[in-house]
Amino acid sequence: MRQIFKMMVQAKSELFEEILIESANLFKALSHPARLHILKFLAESKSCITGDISNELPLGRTTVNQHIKELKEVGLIKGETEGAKTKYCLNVEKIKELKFISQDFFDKLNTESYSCK
Amino acid sequence: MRQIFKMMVQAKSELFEEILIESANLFKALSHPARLHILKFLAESKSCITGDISNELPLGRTTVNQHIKELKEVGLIKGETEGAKTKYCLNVEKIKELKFISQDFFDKLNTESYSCK
DNA sequence: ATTTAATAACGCATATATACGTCATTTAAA
DNA sequence: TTTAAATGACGTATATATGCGTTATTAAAT
Repeated sequence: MRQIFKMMVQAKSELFEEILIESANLFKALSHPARLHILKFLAESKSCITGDISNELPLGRTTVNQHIKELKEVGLIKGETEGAKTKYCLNVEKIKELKFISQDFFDKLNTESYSCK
Repeated sequence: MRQIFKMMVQAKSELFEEILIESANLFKALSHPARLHILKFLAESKSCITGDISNELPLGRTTVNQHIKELKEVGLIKGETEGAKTKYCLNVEKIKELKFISQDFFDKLNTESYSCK
């Protein structure tokens, strides 16, 4: 009789401004060192990487694949199947969008004229 | 006899480069729209805010305090007790550090010479 | 001194993240 | 064509995050 009010206890994230939700999602993709490592590794390679990236990280293969999947879902990397192997790439467009969105947020965090007495 | 190998299943984060761990921690603080909203609100106020910030967000007071606590723990904001109320401020130094670290990471994500064939 | 208002501290329920093992699938190699 | 290697899909255990109610705690107001 009164437990209907207990429905949807969580998932209030969508009550915020769209841009904040999108920004938070991008930052979330960057919130684990493994994912930063993967992005950095792909960037330093300067090209697509075929084969098992998990050798590069101190984590098991399936765990690394899990992180790769998250990066793919948020769009920061692409993964193309090439025969038995998979070719991983940075999604240059999305990386640029990430930089733009994050720069935009940091601009709003302007502390030049901030006075804290 | 063999479950000792099941100890420490998690918490492998500290196996990564220190800078990646620190960066990931900062990004994690930005991984929820409520925390972005709080930071933005404090920045736009251009000064310290005394009183209940939760009016500003579509979340309950205790939940907002939880997010504030996280921002405080990572150092991005400061909270000084002023009598019964609390004065909240951006930690300008830490904000600058965040900008620097994130800029540093994005620089490493240079896609200018990235070739994906 | 007692009440009241503002916060912090604590605890709880649910949701999501982390880490990895196992199995299925897909394709190159033998 | 069978085998082996690479990878994705799925399941599971644990940890952490999210959201909020309830209970201290603290200091201002009466």
